[in-house]
Amino acid sequence: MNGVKLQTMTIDGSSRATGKHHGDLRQALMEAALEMVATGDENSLSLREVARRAGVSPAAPYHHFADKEALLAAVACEGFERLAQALREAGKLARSPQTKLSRMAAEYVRFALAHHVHYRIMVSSSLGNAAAHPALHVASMNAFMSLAEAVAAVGGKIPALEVKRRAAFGWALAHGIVELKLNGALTPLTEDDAEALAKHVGREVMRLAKGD
Amino acid sequence: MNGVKLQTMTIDGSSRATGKHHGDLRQALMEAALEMVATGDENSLSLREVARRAGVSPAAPYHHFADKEALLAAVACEGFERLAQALREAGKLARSPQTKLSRMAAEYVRFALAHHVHYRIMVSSSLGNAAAHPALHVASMNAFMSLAEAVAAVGGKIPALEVKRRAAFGWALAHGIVELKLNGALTPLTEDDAEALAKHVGREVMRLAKGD
DNA sequence: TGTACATCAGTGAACGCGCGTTCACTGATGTAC
DNA sequence: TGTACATCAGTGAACGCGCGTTCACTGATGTAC
Repeated sequence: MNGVKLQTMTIDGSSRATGKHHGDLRQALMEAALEMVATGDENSLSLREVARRAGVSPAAPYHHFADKEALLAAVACEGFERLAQALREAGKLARSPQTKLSRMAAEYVRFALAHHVHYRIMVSSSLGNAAAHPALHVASMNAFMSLAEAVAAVGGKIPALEVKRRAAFGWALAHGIVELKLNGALTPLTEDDAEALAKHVGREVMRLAKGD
Repeated sequence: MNGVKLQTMTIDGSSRATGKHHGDLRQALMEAALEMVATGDENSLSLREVARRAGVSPAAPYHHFADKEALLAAVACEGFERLAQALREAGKLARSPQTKLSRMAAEYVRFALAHHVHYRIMVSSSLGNAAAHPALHVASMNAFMSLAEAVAAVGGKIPALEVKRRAAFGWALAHGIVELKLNGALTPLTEDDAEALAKHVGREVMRLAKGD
């Protein structure tokens, strides 16, 4: 009768929907993909496998995602939202801008290592290709901006461009540590575990932001 | 007649060989792979394509490499040797440990960006898996060690473990910047071109090594 | 120098694989009358 | 309330693809006598 359709049962159990057999298959596909990504099937995230897990035919996803890349972009987008949330959470109660930034940077490393398959999808999906996946671009920018704000609060009176540069370098340091750790390159070099690494990155990013 | 076989014609045109139809196909395969990697075919480096380029059947490479991974490891190994060479070259004439380190770090970034397909193969091949490909492990360690030495020269009197840690973090910063740049993530953030980025990384790695 | 032989780097055809994507279809749904 | 209809999210079969790898083979090579 009204604009609201039936079916679906999204996460919260409320009944909004597009109205079809499965009931929000899109959501189900996302959840299947996120589950695969969480259980660490590395590079085996194929459209067919996602469909399989969601219990539908290989063609079904094409009613919800233009192609595989679109699904991946959605997964990446979700990842950036969770990351931004985690960073906000981590910085919330800090008593000084310094501790806030270093906690956020440390949290970045923790998050990336804990959800490394998801993380790899996030950073490998054409981040620069803003036009192709606007939502993804927005989500990643949001995450970056929360870091940049924390950098600005530490950096004192410096031009906006310098803030961005320092934030970018802080990001790069955290990202680099994560990549090397995930590749196993760090293992022969330091006995640092993930947590020690995270804390250390926190410290260094903070120093980097201070500019001296 | 003598010990020297025929055929082959390696790069320099000299006639050494193993003595078979092709004459050092292994070398030819490596060259084909390196050429592909240089012309930037990204992820299309398949065994079949390498064989095609070398003008042999798909099965031929198996007489020289156990499997695809072995070829990739050899390519990565060659990459690390070139990188180490480039770093040595870059640091050679520096008048101070500081400039030496920052030039090396900058060169790392230049090298990685200039040979990004090769670079990606280098860092993605199971670096931590020392046992699987000893030669690769040695080559990558050599490259790292030349960086670590430069860090030690800058760091003053600090324990070896701390040297390694700082070197690892310097490496991570350079690597992180490279990865973000290659993913296009840096483009919306700074207008730095490759050279500016390299120089900046040089400075920051040097600061990182000084520890203050 | 000539012949018999073992070696082994090549060939080419085939294997099975899983993939992304397309296609004509079907049947449940919600809507208009 | 009941019927006719358009919609469209699903199906399942098929497409072509390129891949890594295996296999029996063949023919040039270098060596032993």
